[in-house]
Amino acid sequence: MNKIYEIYKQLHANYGSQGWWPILGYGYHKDDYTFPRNSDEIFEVCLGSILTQNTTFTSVVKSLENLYAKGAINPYKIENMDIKELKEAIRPSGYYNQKALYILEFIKFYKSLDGKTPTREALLNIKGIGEETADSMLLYGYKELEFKVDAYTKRLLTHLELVDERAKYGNIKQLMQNSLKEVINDKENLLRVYQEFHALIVEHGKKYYSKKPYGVGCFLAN
DNA sequence: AGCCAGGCTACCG
DNA sequence: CGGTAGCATGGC
Repeated sequence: MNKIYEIYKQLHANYGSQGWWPILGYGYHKDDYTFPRNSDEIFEVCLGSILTQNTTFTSVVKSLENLYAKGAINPYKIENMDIKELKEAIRPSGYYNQKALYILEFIKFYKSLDGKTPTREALLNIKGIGEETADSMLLYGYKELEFKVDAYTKRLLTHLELVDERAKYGNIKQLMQNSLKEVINDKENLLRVYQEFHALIVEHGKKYYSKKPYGVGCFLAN
């Protein structure tokens, strides 16, 4: 038992399973870790990972539904779509000019994969895909053991004085992964905890780490 | 009305 | 390197 795992246990005890990543038609799927179940759903997770950059997932759902209505949760459909139509479809989730280009860049790469799992390094070479988006795709889309770190994660760990202010993405990711690997041995359980933990941090972060001063009322301070 | 959202790139010193 | 403006809509 270490502090990181204790935080996980407390968050899970308080909020329960979150069931990330939500899939169109199913939404959140608590305690069902079979998702994504096919390449269409994997692609949907990748799209969502780009679209959710600095926005709320409710906005992302609107964009995804717009695409779905056009039968366009599909790489070939999207790349053959008029780019203005693509931008209009993803408009609800903001930064639509940038994100449209990011999606097209990703699709070029995605097709070259031919169904295989991308490497993290290759994802990071795509314009518009940074560390968090790459880990999002790998963890929730491809079921790889890549912990996803976001702004809430850093705020939380900083507030609990488990990391330094100037800790970088990779530092925090390693802390999370090393701590969890210490106490969980089999890959399936580890994957579930990676997926749930990040979701739980977001749930907790929305409550206590959205506005300054961060951490007021946070029950993890012990 | 203003701040924040499940970030990333480009550019600056 | 680290720091920051710009990107944009939607919700509260």
